[in-house]
Amino acid sequence: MVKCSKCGKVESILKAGFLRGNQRFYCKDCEIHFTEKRVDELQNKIKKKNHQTTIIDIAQALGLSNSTVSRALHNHPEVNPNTRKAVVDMAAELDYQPNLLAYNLVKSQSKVIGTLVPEFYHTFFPSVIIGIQGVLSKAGYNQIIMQSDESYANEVTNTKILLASRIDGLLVSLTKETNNFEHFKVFEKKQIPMVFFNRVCDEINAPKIIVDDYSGAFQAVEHLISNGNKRIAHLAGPPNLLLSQQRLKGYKDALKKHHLPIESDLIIHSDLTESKARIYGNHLLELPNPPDAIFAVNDPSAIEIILLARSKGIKIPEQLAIVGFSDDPIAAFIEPGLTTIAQPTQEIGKVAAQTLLNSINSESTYVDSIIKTLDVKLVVRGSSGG
Amino acid sequence: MVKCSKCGKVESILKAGFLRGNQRFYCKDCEIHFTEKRVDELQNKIKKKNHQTTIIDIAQALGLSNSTVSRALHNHPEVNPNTRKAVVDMAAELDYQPNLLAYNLVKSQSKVIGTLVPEFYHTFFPSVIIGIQGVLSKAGYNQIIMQSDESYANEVTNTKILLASRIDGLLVSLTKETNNFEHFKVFEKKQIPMVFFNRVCDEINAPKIIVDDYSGAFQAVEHLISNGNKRIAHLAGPPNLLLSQQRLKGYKDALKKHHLPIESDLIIHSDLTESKARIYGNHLLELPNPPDAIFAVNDPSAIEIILLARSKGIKIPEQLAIVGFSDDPIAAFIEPGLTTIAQPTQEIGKVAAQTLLNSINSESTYVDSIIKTLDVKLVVRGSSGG
DNA sequence: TTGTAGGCGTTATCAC
DNA sequence: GTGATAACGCCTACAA
Repeated sequence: MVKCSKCGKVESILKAGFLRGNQRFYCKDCEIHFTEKRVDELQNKIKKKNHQTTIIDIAQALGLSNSTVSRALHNHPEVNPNTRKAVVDMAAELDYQPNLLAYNLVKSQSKVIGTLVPEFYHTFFPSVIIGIQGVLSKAGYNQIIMQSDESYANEVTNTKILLASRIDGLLVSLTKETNNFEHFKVFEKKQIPMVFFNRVCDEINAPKIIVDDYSGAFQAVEHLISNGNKRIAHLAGPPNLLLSQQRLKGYKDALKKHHLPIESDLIIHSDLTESKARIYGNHLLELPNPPDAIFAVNDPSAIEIILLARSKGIKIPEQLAIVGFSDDPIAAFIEPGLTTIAQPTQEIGKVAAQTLLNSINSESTYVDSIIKTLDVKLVVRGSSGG
Repeated sequence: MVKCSKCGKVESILKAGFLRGNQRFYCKDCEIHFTEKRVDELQNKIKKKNHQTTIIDIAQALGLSNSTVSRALHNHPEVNPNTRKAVVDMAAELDYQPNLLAYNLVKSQSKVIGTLVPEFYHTFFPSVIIGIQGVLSKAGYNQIIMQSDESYANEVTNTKILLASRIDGLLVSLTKETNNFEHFKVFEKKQIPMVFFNRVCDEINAPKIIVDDYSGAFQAVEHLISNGNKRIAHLAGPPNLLLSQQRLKGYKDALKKHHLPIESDLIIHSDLTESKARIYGNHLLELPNPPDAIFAVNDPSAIEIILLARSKGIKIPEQLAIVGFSDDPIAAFIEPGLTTIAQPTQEIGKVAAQTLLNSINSESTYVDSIIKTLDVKLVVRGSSGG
């Protein structure tokens, strides 16, 4: 029934596969390929307003097969240079952009890694993300960034979305209220590599990137002690975070080393936010026998305490010395400057990303739950008496 | 398809409810019940080590067709409640997560929007992104965030990646060196909605979200004038950015209104970075007849000038008044506090995202190149004399 | 060197 | 209500 588009013969026609739903034919006599265009198909194409040009469009335009076009586009060795040139030119002419969705479906990968952070408000996580981005984009990966707004429920939801997006790997820093880790177990089961950073946990078997919280806290407190402070309070973080635990431990050990008593009244667990820091800071300062120094779990809290003390007319550092943790940009600008522990934020991102890429590219299923600890540094400013 | 487990016949089989999520069958001839346990399913799963469970796994486990499973999972009305329950249960048991890659391929959408920003270093863009994220995630969209590091070449590359990722829409803030806009024309051609924000251009026909740069600058300069300053310099932004142009215009018009001369020596184009601000700021302060006030194009630059003046022993605001633009968090903490123009950063993100979603969901191809201008507010602090 | 055909995981359109 | 089967755009043995 089908006639050759050139000679018009019916008997010399062979079927030759499909091209975009159209039957493709080959005329033995004329030695040409052609497709029988279903009318509705054509209309379809016109109807679809934003038609993205595909490999098949290029193939049709050139009378080639889609496989050849695919090969040409991927610098496959065994393809005629002329063919390749024709394909590449036509691709450019038609504004062809490969459809990563389809590509990734076939490859069952996405070249996307998910980054899940608790918040975006302070400068810390954006900075880490810069580090991540640098490493990732160099390796041809994209990043889907999600923030949980410090809510466990959001974290679980985000985790589901990331899973559905078929990310190739996951970088996580936990919410401060995360105590259940089932939503990460799924990644373990599906063998999707994860790396935890900053806010990590013991429950999941994955590499963890942290800074030396213990040492930082120890240095901070020892610095206060060497400046003559004797009643040093600690505004601690949420107890479930390893980071809080380590900083608390460093605090206690520094006191012990210098034979200062550990008073439970002077240790108070906050939640990393400014508002809580204000409340608990106030509590500490209103104590009958108030501390002469406060080591705060992070800079935003420390800064809040500076403001609080200032409003109460308490002199810093004479009446109250303050040390924070993280070297927030504001620490350098507030008056007096905030003594703090500097951590390599971008470096954390870089190391985390690199570690993740390594385990994505490694053949072995074995995950070693190694903990990489980056160094921190005491930065002395006015708030601790210099 | 299902054979009796005893006689092996196919034609005598009836379905007989569900047992522990498995389809139960009844053989009319043998008069026995049985459930189909899938052997090949198990083998299949073992073969691929990190096999993600698919709709077909569920279908096989239950002796259903993939279409039915698909329908059950999507709350399609015409599906037996029992079937649905069985499917949902089995999905949970097998840790099924839909493959968005495949879903999107068939839907030819990605539910991902791309956000392209010049930098991540200052607090501005992260803050905008928080706003974007809120709106987007509420609408079921993900965000791929890319930063160009102020490089035109990176911007072009990122644009290609985003295109290949088949994003449903694009949010852009231009690099300060972007003067050619061909890479955005492709989006126009492919009818992928775009919205520009903050750093926008005239060349592309798309909605633009900006703040009232003109008014902000005008207010800033008028404020300085009302405080008695007479020689007000302007550390301007890169001339190609609309933002710079508008702020410059506001500056000039305020001077004109108050009959102050516009001196070209006092207008100097910088590039928004701290390092250039330091160089050009120094130039201004070393002028034979130096300015008594500086209006800087952004806060980081203004802050740099405060530091510079401080190091030179110049008194702020007595000898030099300074006003910035953007109300960076540091502005409130530096001594003296920086008078600046507050802009609603998160709001910019929200409006941009909402505008983009609107044009994604609108049927019409017509893009109106509307400019939405958000209000700014003068925040007076010590650096301008209060 | 190029083409064929099957598959990646979904949804949609038919049938039954 | 449910089941085949054809898309979606691409890759890749295996053929030719």
